[in-house]
Amino acid sequence: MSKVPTVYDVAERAGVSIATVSRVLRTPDAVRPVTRERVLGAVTELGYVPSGSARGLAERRTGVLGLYFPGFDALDEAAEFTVFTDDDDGAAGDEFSIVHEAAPPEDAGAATLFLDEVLRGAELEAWRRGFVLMVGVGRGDPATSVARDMAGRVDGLVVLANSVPDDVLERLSARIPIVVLAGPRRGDSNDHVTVSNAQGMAALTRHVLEQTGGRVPSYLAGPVDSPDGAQRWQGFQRAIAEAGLDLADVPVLRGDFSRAAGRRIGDELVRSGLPPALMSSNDQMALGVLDAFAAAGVRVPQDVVVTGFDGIDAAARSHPRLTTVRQPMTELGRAAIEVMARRLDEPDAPPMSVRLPVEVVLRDSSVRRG
Amino acid sequence: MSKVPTVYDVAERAGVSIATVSRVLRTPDAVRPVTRERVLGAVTELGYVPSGSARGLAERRTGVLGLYFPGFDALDEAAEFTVFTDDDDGAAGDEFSIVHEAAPPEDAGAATLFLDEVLRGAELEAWRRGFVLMVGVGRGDPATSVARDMAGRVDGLVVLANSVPDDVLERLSARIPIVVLAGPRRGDSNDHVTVSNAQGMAALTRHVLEQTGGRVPSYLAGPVDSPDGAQRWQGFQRAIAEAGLDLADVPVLRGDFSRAAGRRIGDELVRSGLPPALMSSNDQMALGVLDAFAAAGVRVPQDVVVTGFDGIDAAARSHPRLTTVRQPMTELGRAAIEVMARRLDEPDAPPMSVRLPVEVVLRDSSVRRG
DNA sequence: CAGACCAATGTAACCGCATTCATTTCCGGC
DNA sequence: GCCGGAAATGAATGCGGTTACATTGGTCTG
Repeated sequence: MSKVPTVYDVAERAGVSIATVSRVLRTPDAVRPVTRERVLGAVTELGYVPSGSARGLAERRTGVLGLYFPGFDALDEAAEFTVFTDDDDGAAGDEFSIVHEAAPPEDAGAATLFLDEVLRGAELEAWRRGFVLMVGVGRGDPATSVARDMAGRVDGLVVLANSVPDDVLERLSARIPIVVLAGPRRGDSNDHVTVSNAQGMAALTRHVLEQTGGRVPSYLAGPVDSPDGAQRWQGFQRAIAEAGLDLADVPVLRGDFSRAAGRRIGDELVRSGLPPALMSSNDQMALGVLDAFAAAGVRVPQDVVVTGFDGIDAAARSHPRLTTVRQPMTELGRAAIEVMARRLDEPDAPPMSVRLPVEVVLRDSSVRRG
Repeated sequence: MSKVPTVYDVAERAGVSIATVSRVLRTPDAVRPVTRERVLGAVTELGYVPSGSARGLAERRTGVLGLYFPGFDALDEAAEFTVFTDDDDGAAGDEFSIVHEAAPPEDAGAATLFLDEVLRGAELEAWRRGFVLMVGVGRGDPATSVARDMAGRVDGLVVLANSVPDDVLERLSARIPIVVLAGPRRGDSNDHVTVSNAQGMAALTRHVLEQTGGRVPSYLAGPVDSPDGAQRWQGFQRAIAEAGLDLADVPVLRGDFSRAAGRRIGDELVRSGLPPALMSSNDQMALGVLDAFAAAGVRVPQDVVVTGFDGIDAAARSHPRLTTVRQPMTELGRAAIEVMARRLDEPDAPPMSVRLPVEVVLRDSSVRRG
């Protein structure tokens, strides 16, 4: 590691100029096979790896795309561990601990899982297109600084809706293209990737009405400030209206998207009386409702139809299995990168949007048989 | 987006030299408050964001750490979608589809989830230390090229064991520090982060022997070439020997770490006769075994004790809930970054290793009550 | 065989920032 | 009001590549 080799070293060793070395690496056909081999030999011998910084500076592009997410839930302090060198074998200290785990853990990280999938889709697509992905996660206020930090290093930035203040976003988009993920289409000039929240919820609502003979379902809404929640509510609204029902007859409950909230509301419903169907605006709450119903001996879907929204993994494994609308999470990430790629190709094209289709997944919690 | 502002633009606008601009951004205290304000004003007005490439080149460090994983399972071709501009509202095309999902999906991506968690830990720690994280995923042969590609852009690279051929690794480590994750300690000069596989399995084995009154358990091994598998086997071996039992008496079965394999082996055991306990070298297989046992009406843990290893989420939700050894996945990522940070601080320190403790999680599948 | 062209290679000018070293400004003490 | 030293600022250089342009050496053509 004494000295990292540069083009100059390679050039000297191969007896050519640095321009030729550069050509061998970037446009191999432009150089005579003999010379090419000679240069490649020198590259191998020296273990030369081109500096991304220098290349990025010269080319005026980095080949890196950024993905910026709002924070994971802040984790606790780092567990301490001991570092040891390879002589010592580090035998000291606890190697394990034993825990009796009585109750199943509350499942917490739905949002996290969502992001993991998006990330995976983005990574895949980025790779296919020859980009590298840089991930940034915001934490509280310095979010802004992280985003700016990334902005200087990437050719384009994919931002999850609401993870960056609008004004910051605007400034960044003056420097590099921005693709906004999963947010509502705004009047801004950024590109957007969204999902068919409203359409999916409308389709699901029609299905539910069919199952309950057109009786008015209850609706379990999320936080008022959730754009996704708002779109889903719109879809619901539309389907209700189209069915000739009166929206005013719909009991609307409100939760915070958490499983606990669902449980609480489920308990309340058991006490106050069950609707023919309960349509939740996300899976977590629906699962909580199922918890409560199961505990109270309420039969789903016979006594009440229950549906969710999102398509998280746990929904496929609940008892009964939860009917839901699956968001194309991986696809979201992928589409974001694709849109970004187009934007980079054509910087001056008008703002683009992509709306991804959702999948209404009918499962036991909503399907009444024979 | 006509022209991206640079230090020069900022300097001109603020009526100072570029050196001063640079100082304002890097060592604010070195410049008089009045000037500082003037410069910052210009920065804001111009929407200046420093170029990561230029900075990286000048500073000879990028502030980026790389995380290199072996490939996700190759995903299928991209789903197509339509891009529309903001004028048109893209109403055409399917907005959703409806699916009847009869059976619960096979759960596939355990390895993937593992990586997600590691990534999260790494991201967190990287952020705390002021680094940005670049993720790269290898796919098949070009894996090498991705890794090299990253090597030119980062200050240090964390690679998952076996994801990069040894010779490539060696060349890369000549350029930047490498931290090997979750692999066995080799004779190389890289830094390592590992998990107490053997110690965890030994502790778990002692627990099982206790539950079964010292009767010899069966062991369900994984693929022969899995280093983790080997370490776990060693721990098992040791515990058996220490209990005064004869290893030759232990029936050893072999699977491929998949749930299907576990199911197959479970079926076989039902037919051929149950051992007092079955210790699997990973969770997936253990879950498969539970599937088979449940289908056959075998009671766990009364008829047979079953244990896994890894601590995947599904293990906490199985019926009965699976006793296992939890790997500190998030911690692994975090530790890797921490080791990397130390290495960057002290490039010439001797090779470091960290071995993280595991957690033996006792659940219903192994605990026989009064 | 000279002139024209083309392919292969070399030369040198950036790319945008950090930083060293020289220069200027500021301030307190007399 | 002047002087000396510290603080603030500016000029110039290097980081490691890419690439436009110049140069060289051949090959082809008439």
